[in-house]
Amino acid sequence: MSENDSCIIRHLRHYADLSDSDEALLDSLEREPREVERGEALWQTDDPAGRFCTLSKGWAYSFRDMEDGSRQILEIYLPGDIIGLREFAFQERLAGVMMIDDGVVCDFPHRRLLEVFRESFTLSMIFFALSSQQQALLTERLVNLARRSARQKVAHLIYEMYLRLQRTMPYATRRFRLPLSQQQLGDALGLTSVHISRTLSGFREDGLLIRERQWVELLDPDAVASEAEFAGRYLRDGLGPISGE
Amino acid sequence: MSENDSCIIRHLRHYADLSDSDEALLDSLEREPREVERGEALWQTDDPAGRFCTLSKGWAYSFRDMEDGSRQILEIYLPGDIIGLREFAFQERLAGVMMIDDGVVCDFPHRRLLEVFRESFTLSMIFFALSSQQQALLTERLVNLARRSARQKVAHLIYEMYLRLQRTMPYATRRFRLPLSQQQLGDALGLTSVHISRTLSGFREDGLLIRERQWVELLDPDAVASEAEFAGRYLRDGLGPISGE
DNA sequence: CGTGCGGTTGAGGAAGGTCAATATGTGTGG
DNA sequence: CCACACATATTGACCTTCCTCAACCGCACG
Repeated sequence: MSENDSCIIRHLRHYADLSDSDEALLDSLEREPREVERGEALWQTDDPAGRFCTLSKGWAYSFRDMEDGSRQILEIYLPGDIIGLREFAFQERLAGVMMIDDGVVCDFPHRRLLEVFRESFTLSMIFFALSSQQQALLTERLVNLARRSARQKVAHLIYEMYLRLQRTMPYATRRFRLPLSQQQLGDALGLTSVHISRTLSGFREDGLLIRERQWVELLDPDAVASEAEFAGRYLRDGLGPISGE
Repeated sequence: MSENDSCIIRHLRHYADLSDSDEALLDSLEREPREVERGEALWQTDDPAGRFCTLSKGWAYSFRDMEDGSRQILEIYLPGDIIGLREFAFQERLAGVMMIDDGVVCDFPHRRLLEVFRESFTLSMIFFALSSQQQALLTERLVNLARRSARQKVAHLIYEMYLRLQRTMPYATRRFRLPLSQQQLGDALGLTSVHISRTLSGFREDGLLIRERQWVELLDPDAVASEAEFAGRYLRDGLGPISGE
């Protein structure tokens, strides 16, 4: 309602109408904001898992380190995202989470989510919907990693970030900040940083996009989308059942 | 309680104690069992999505067909699994689902899940936990596809199926039926059927496992697990929050 | 003004794909 | 019980994509 609504309330409001008590419940999830620094780990694999985290400022990613020393980035989180839903059913973290930028997070224990389930039918559904949406994101990532060429992988990741940023930022432009190193892009896509470099050079030569420092400029967004065979269904969260009630 | 409990009740009961009314609710999800044939599609990508499906008999898989004609298998479902949780937040199917064997499924509309949310706190949590578990499965699959060699991918899939079967079947043995063709194994792992064939031959030569027809025999399960760098955390669903309440 | 991290470029190599020919079944109808 | 058709698996030769290793550049920061 007011200007200073929390990030998560703004985020969830577009799924369904929230009652005042719903908003109060959500507000209680963000009681203790905590500043975190770029490069700081929120937790590591195998840490005990008993809390979630809302990301109210900054970027983060979850990852798994492999035996051979390589790292797989699983998910990239933007402000408004809830981190750690994955581990609700587990005792230990299945992946680490690291801040990409300086930011602000709010922890809340699993117990608090149970209260939400107990007290708000609407929020129960929204959280369930969020979880199923994260499944959809993971699914798309899986397809991207398993079936596409390096060019397609890179184009897909960049275009997905472009769309996701448009949802949260009012008027995102074709030029946006993507604070991931080429090493990190490689870690997310199962490619080496060397190959990321070559691929980005290729895109520049082909007039598709320009990558400079931490910035991306899409010269031809449609061409990027088609290069990636991008099908954005998985980002269009209809949430029919709730609005349809 | 009784012998003829539905598959899903048996499946969910090991997450938490279910009250009689919980069981009645669950029972209502399996009101209309339907026989389906091997090779039959439960639905296709882009079909309207408004229902879930419990698989009470047979195997199934979800998949995405790519523009180049290849197919990515996303998830393999065993009896007791719920199919379609992924699309709760969406209007359309994000993936098709196909029966591997003849089997029996029970459809129920999203609406019915909302009733569950409204009426049972315990079941709300269990369903949320199921969703987060499916996320964990997907995550593991993603890591498998992005970071591992062909040998590791195949070993990992086979070992995962071995463990998952042990959970449902009372005493699964080292020899079990895996009703997937080499083509389908390839579709699941992002490999060609040709390479699956070579990889399986390699395993046989190395004395790790024997694949014959639809059967797998693990000659040395530990060696298979270690070849796959298998870390089974993601299958050990502690579900602390619920039992801890 | 070094020092170090992130990015670029080149040469050579390995994992897995493609294409195609050849088994090996498996099921069906005669 | 056999014959044929069709799906599934095996094997070989060759090719493409991406990796590895290594040198080098350049900007940022102390």
